[in-house]
Amino acid sequence: MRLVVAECSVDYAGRLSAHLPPARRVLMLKADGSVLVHADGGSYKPLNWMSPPCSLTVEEPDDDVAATGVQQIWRVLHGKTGDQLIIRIHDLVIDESVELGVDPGLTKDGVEADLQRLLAEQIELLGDGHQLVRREHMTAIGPVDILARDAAGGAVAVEIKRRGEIDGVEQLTRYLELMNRDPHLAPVTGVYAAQEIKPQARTLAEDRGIRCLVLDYDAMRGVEGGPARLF
Amino acid sequence: MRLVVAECSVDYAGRLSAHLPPARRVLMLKADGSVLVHADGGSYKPLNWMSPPCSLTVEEPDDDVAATGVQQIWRVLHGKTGDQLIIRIHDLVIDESVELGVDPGLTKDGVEADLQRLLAEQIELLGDGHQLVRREHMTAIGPVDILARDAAGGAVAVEIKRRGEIDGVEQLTRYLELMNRDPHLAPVTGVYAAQEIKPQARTLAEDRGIRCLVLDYDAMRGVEGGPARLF
DNA sequence: ATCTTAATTTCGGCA
DNA sequence: TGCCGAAGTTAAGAT
Repeated sequence: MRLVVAECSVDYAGRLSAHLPPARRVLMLKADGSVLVHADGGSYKPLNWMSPPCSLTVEEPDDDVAATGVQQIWRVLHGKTGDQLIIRIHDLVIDESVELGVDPGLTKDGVEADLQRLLAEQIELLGDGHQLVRREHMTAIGPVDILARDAAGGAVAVEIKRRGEIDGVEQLTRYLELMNRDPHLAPVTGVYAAQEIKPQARTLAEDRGIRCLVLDYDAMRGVEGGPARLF
Repeated sequence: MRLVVAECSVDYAGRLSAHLPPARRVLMLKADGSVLVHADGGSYKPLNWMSPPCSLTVEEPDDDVAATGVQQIWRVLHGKTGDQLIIRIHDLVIDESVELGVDPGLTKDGVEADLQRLLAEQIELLGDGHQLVRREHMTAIGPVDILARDAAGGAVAVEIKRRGEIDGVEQLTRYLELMNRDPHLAPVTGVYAAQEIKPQARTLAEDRGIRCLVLDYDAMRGVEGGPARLF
């Protein structure tokens, strides 16, 4: 990892073209050749970057360019796609290199997969008498998150999202359309389950006869084990 | 901007929980209070981060924690959502601060808006005899990218994407459904135009009678003006 | 302010 | 390896 602070201008040519006029910025050069150009704001996304695998070559500017104050030209090339990132260095303020080693990586908890597992374990949240058939029930157009049966034995298809927006309703609608053509399953009712359901998504779902179910992840996890771990 | 290289472990608690075991990493602390935790790989996305607005407070560890090698505890709190990022510093390797100032910002060329403009100018790409009615034709549920008429005078609604995936087909389907209820327009045919169309999206579109059109951006830009600008 | 849509999305899983 | 779906997505534009 090499950390650089420099006055620089940046040009990108690849899937699109982009330009950054001269200013003082942070350049992060990672071990895999990738480069990030960061400003002092704008959340985690860099102003510009090059994804790995790529390679950096440093050129001396010709006299004309040097006369405009450019000390070095860094050319970052993505060999596969031909994308290029060109950084013109006007002034190097900081230039530090350090060995980081391989990162042990991130562990997560609380994503859609956890919600799905918990709802499968607590299938009665769908309503009294419901029973789990299986998770990830395969159809021709993809897996339905949960397939269950209600107290009367009718098939229930459940689409789970962390945040319920309109595309999840469309997804479930496609599954229901297909499954309702299968005489072994039909009629299949739909349930849209999420920690939070946006008003527009709820309206569309209920208009299509899909039931909405708001899930309380903390409560569901509480049923499973002890209370949430504190620091 | 403060750039830190440190042996550290990281915990995040917010919309999900996440943990990073101790390792040497880069910490980028931006002027708006946001913090990025980067490793030496993994493209532009940090291992973990806190989005602005947020604030950093530094705590001294109590004796028990200090005995495990923790020198400082950095607590980054997002005031609005309550999200917390906790960084336990085991060893500070580099710690540099620098003033960057406000960035003049990025200018782009080659995004969806450019595709739309070019297709409107080269409307015959839809087929012989096609004529442009207007771009961004408003409907009750939003604007259709391009409205045109074919050689026979029939209405054609075009949805444009840079990359054609399934959600764009859904979007166009909703527009078509609505527009076909309008006796002044009906019958309206649909065209899904993109630089690249994914197989599933193509299958769904053609199943719904929507024509797929792959656009060659470079060729379209070549028709418009000269060749692509070189460095 | 809220919602919708695009993005050089990145990332992980599975066929 | 390619395709598909999720993400603490982020960011820009419209209502």
